[in-house]
Amino acid sequence: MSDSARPARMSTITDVAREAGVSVATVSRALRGLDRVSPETREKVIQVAEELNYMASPTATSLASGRTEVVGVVAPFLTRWFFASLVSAIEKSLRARGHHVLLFDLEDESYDSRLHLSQNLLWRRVDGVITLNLPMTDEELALLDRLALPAVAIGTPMPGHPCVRIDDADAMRQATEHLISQGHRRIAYIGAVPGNVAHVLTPQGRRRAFEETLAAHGIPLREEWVLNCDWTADAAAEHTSALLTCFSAAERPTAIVAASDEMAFGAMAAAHRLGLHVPDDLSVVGIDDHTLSNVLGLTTVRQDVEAQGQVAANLLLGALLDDQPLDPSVMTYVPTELVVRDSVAPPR
Amino acid sequence: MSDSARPARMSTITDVAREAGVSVATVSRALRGLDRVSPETREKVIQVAEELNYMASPTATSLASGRTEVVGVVAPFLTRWFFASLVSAIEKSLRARGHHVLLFDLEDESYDSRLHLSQNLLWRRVDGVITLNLPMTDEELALLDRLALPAVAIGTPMPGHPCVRIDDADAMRQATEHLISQGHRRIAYIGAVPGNVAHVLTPQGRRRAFEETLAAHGIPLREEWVLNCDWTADAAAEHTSALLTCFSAAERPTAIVAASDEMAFGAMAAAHRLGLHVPDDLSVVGIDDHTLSNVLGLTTVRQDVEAQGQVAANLLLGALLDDQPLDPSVMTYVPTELVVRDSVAPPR
DNA sequence: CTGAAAGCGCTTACAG
DNA sequence: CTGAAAGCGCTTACAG
Repeated sequence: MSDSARPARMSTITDVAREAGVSVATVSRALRGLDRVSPETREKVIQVAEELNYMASPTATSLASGRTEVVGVVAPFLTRWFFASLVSAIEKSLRARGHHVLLFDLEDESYDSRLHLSQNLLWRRVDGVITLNLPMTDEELALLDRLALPAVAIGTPMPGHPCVRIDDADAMRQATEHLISQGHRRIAYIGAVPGNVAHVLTPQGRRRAFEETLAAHGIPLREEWVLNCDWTADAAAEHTSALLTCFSAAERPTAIVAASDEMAFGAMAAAHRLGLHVPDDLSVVGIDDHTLSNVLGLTTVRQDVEAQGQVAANLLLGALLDDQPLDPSVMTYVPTELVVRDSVAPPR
Repeated sequence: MSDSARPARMSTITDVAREAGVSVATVSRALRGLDRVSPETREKVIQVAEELNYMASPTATSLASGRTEVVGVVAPFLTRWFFASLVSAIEKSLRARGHHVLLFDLEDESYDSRLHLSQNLLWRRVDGVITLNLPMTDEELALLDRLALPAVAIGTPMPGHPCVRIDDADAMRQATEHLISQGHRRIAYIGAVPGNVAHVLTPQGRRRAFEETLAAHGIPLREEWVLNCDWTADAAAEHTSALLTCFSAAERPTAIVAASDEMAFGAMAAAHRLGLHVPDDLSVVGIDDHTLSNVLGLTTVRQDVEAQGQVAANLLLGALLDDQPLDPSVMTYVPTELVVRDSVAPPR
């Protein structure tokens, strides 16, 4: 039965030193595998440490060494597929090399805003930070700088720090080109975001690429077919539904590209609910390859989220563990690929 | 530009003391709001601290005080809806009261096993732990005890510690009763788990309740209609598909209850793919009320995951902050409710 | 109300 | 190869 009143008494480095008949300095060196320790001494120390179930106190080590072996992972949301997958991959990569993740979920009440990083969240608490698709404010960038924290961005780049991401424009181009190659020219878009939502950038990049791809094929853009959305499936369903009911069958878009798979699910569901058949009445394509995309038969552009998390974690670990300085100009693109399933067909 | 080589030089308590013309002890007291400090002194200290942008080093504070103000959150997976939602809710509740979350994702290569908590993950690193649907091994329980760590469980109970959860049996009963009330008697089940999968318990409880509910209505259990599943939508789709193709239309189950919404999605998709209509050819009900359940029209038993995270976090914070000892016998049930949507209809 | 001092448990020059 | 000592930056009795 745990009892928070009774403090845990575990052995300290002093206990080990006494028991092994050496100084604490020697214990420290022996256990950390530093040289300048005789094999016999080391062996003895290790053995005693094991007997005593000794383990260096991370907090004492931190104070003395200046490193915490924890990295801050900061996200604007957590409950969406992309972010949860990222955190999971990062946590595993870091733990494999003795580091831990302190998690910050900056989600606010509304999609329009988010909380901000502050000194008390990071100062002496983490050795570095990984941002997940988070445009940093100038104040936040200044904070990282002042705290001298190495950082790497995933998704949305962070000025002055390396970044790993997919090529949003390219991914969107693949999605849109796929529709066009099937003969679609009446194509709607869901996932635009109002100008005041400044804490997410992905929407801008993808939308621009959509418009450019249309333009490259001489397809005129229909502003009223570019739908705003907070990137949830529910909102996507609503907006898609509104769009589809606005037009007669002949006037309607024949396809819709969603800037994320979750929105694509919403679009498919909306069509379904209106008695329209996907893909025959409406083709849908997304970006992500969400866990549910396979089962729902969604044609999409896959991004490897796990790989992005691993690359970012290892970049940071290189700086932390191997003194490989981070190159601020690094921009690592993880490739994407079109995954054809059942949600796209030629227009009727 | 961040430069990990240049160490951050921030002011320490000594700087503040010097500047304010008092001792470090006084600074410590003044800033922490302890009594026995004259108003003028306190004011002066606070002012100087602000000027110097001073902030106590958490690692030094930890070493001196013995508390880290971080709690370990440990989950068997992270990328599933239930867990991500829980982590998000917990992080917010903890941060609101000055605590942080150190995240442990114990997911292993296979669904059949998981990694284990060990001393080096927790010792002197966290003040307490919250487990997410995780049956603890005896060794892990002993570890918590040895480290004297207060802990609370969410979902799967943890012997000797309080727990917050839903009533699995009741939730499953609601789901199954709903089907029966609509006239179904040929009901399949998906979400059973082989006996060797010992690190998740929810499947057992739900399955038992399903069988009991059938029995209560005098409906014989068909073993071959109880489907194993690793609780992913993909596997659920496969198994459902196999089941549905095994039988002629007249011999088939008319409904299926899924032990989670993600599996329900799989079941719906499988039916759809076989040309069967949900709910007319096959009714489907789940448990959860996943973010996507609304858009997909799934009838389900809703559980309030956010509430579970908040209750657990506040329970732990009570022990940590207010010295309210944790009562090991506490079992808090968060209510569930049936949410009727479009995936259930009377059998043909 | 305030300060000097010990202590938290390590690491890291510095001697030897 | 090893130890004594200072130092990391706080908190906490203990005096006064």
